Amino acid sequence: MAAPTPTIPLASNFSTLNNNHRYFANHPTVQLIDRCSNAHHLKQIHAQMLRAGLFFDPFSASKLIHSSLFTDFSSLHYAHKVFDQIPHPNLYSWNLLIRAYASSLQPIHCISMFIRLLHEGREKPNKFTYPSVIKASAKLADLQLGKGVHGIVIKEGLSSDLFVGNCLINLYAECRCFDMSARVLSSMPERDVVSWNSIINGFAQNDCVDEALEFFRRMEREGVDPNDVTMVGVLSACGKKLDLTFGRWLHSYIEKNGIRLSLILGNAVLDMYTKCGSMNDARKFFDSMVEKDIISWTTMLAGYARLGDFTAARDLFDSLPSKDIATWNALISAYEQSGNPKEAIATFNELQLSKDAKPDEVTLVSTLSACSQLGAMGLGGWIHVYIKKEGVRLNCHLVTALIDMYSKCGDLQKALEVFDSVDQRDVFVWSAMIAGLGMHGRGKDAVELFSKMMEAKVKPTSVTFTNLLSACSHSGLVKEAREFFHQMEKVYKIVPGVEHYACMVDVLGRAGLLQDALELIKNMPTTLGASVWGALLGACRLHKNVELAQYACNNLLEIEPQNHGAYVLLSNIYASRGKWEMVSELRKLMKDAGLKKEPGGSLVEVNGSVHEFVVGDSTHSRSKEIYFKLEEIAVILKSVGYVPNKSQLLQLVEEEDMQEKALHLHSERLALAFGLITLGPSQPIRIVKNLRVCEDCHSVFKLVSKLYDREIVLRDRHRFHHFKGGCCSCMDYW
DNA sequence: ATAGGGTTAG
Repeated sequence: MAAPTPTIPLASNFSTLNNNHRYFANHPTVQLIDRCSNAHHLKQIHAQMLRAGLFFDPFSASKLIHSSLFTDFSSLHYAHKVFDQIPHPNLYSWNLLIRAYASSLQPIHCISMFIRLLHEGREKPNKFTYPSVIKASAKLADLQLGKGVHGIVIKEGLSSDLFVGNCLINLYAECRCFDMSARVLSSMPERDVVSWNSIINGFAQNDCVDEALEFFRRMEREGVDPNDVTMVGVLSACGKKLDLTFGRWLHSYIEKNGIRLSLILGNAVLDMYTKCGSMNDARKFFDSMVEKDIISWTTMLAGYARLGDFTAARDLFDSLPSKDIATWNALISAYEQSGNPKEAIATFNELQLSKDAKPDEVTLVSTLSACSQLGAMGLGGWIHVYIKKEGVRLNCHLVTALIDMYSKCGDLQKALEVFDSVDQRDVFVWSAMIAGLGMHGRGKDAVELFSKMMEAKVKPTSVTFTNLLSACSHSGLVKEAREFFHQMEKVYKIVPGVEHYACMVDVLGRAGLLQDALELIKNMPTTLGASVWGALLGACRLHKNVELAQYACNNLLEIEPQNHGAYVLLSNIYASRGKWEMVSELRKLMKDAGLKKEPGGSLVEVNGSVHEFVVGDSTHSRSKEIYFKLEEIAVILKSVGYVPNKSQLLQLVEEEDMQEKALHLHSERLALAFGLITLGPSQPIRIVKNLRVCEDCHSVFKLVSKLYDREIVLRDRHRFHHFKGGCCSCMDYW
């Protein structure tokens, strides 16, 4: 027997037919909604409801919205289309859609639906609406918006709602207005475990570790029992504090109090142990975990990699049956951050080949940073193209990484183009650009950019000042540096750290104001850092001041007895004054102390692959041609009257009998020769050297740039040198 | 007449 077909009333009567509610809810089509198991089925019901005019009943329509949003075959897009077909959606339907958008990837749509509700809705938003709207504001980190919503909530008398309050705590934490979070918490008439979790996690995620732990203690004092979510936040804070003792205490606290060990909490315990550096504890716990997921494995992998145990990390990585992008990122970024950029790039290439996962922002940032370290502009530029081609959103992290990559690969112009092309610039973006200008000797421009940054109302950090002062030092801007150094504490409330003092010593020292530099060090309130003495020693080398150099070196070695750089610098200073007997004495001291000079090495990128050379290298496959080229250069240079400057010979030579040949065996010369024979005449030769360039190589590079009509960009440990037409951008001041 | 919040790896 067929079900009776209801008569369809006219739309105009509908809103008044309140007593007919039940009739439509009992409509067989509406009852089918809950038994729906796939999207196709739902679509059929949708069609039937349209045909039967059931959309005119807001309640029936809301059932359809609910099913299209909160089932395992849900689709926001579809639900929104359904919603737009409802003539008069009820508040429940509005709230469902607003909630779904709040937890979606586009929280902005939540806000626009909320605004539509304010204009078109027949009912006012209620206590179910606001938590979602606040959550969306939090996700957008839009404080203005959040405060506006908070205002409405107060006006509507909904601020005492527990859920609203919890969301507000989270909102203010997300916007880093921690005092507001705390104020909301204390003003709430009732608090539950979620309220405490919100504030603890808010602090923990925003690196306010001590505050997070403080609220954990307060929560206990108020007699609220923490749950697994609480412990995740507290463990995360503990991991950031690197406090293993406290971490172990937390672990036993969880066991003693019978807190449910969810997979997430298990992973958090694991993460805490790896962050606190105890792979033994981590391993023991890992082996005891009954349930593990890819996060557990990746956490272990990252733990080994961070401690530099790449064998263990790699073994674990290779044993994983499936890897997602985060797993790859753990390995790539660990390589990159521990000074193994070549391995980072190799892993990135492996990822490309494996097609396991698609690189995301984190992958690209890490790989770009590896390119910066190596000066591998080929790959760096390729990643930039990749970003454009794939439409990867340029966030500030990526922009910073791109600017840094182009700057450190020697293409300042491209770095500036990236900087100019974006409109969102955070303090990292500005600071990276200032650093870029600085290392290329454009100190005046760096200073100018800093004023623009001030106009843009971006608050500088201590890193901004390090970059700025270092820019001044490369360009000899003594007056400006002094000014900034004073301003940073007075105006910007940033106490100068050792690195700022080191920059200032560098600025003064280079300018020949050695006494002022010494004075500054003596008046330093901060605990003595080796870097200030290193900077002074460098200045002494430049100005050939043996006495002060000895003094600086003694102080430096007192702090860092293993600093071989100090020995090398001092020995250079002795050598420049012809004090050869002091040189050999020093070398004996070094040998006794078991110190070996860091070997000089240079990289040059040709057609996307990086070639590495060390002093006197003959391992390269085109070694013969390279030495042939070097001979040619030597002959040409001699013909124009060039005489080698041997004063810094000992900087790079260990064996006395190699001194004769040593000068043109310097790694940067090998790289230069290789560049000359492999790169086209219009391509600049980009070389990255791990130590500072010596005076003799510097003169040779200048001459080669003129005689061979080549542009050479050399990045040494300290800065960039652009050689062109016989001159260098550093104006021989480095 | 249907409802909501907080958490982990890089």
